[in-house]
Amino acid sequence: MVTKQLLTGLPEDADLRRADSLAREIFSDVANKWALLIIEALGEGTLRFGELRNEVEGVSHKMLTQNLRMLERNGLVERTVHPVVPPRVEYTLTEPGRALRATIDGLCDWTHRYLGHIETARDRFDA
Amino acid sequence: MVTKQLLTGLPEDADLRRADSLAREIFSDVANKWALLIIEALGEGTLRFGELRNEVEGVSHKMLTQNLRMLERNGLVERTVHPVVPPRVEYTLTEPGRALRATIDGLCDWTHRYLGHIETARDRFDA
DNA sequence: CGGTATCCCGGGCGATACTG
DNA sequence: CAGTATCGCCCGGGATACCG
Repeated sequence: MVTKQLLTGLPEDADLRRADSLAREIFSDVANKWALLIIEALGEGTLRFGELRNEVEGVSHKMLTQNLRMLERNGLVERTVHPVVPPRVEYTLTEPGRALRATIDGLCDWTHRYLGHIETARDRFDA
Repeated sequence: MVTKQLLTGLPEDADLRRADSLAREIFSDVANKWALLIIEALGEGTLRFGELRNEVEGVSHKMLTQNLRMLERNGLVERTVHPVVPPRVEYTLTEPGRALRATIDGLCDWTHRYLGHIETARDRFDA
């Protein structure tokens, strides 16, 4: 107990705790419906804001910008502005973003594979 | 256009749209912070409600029950009640749940691998 | 100990309007 | 076309209290 308290004060532990809280923060950012759908929509290509708005069904203007800023801040998407009128802004995944997309693909595969299981489980539960 | 409208009316298409909306629904259920953390906490083992509460840091009583019900409904966790006093309720992942956990592990790996990238990206962005 | 119900506040999110 | 700002509603979710 006392030992633990002492250890807690050491720099290494402080770093570990900081890394953990950062990991949780990133996890919270990324583990949300819109972020995942946006990343999945971007895929390997490049999309404009409006195109993205069409691809990600049901997303509002606000949520789209908000999540795009967040993804940009975390370095998962790159935002390039073409200085023309009307404005042309394109979004594309960075390397970390593409790596994340690979794991999300796994999630999508899982969803489709177990669609049947889940539907019957629901029917059973709702009865 | 007209053709598309006609096709839209065909049973196959109706099924496809139903499957899609179901997939999106499942995606919304699963792509949320607490659900993912709970599944990750369960891992290969079996945990009681209280243990789960301790494992998943920061989760409230309400969110835990709510998400456990949702996961149970979708057939991802199994809930076994031991008829004793005080009550003993245990949760464990089903096979679909374990499959999902495998993909979440990928997400966790990703988080830790790119922790550094992300931190520097943030610093750059915030400047 | 685990679950359900109730209350209530803060913030998420949609809608709208305005700039460049 | 893309972004920002403002307003307002609704509901997510925390706190609390009470059952089995």
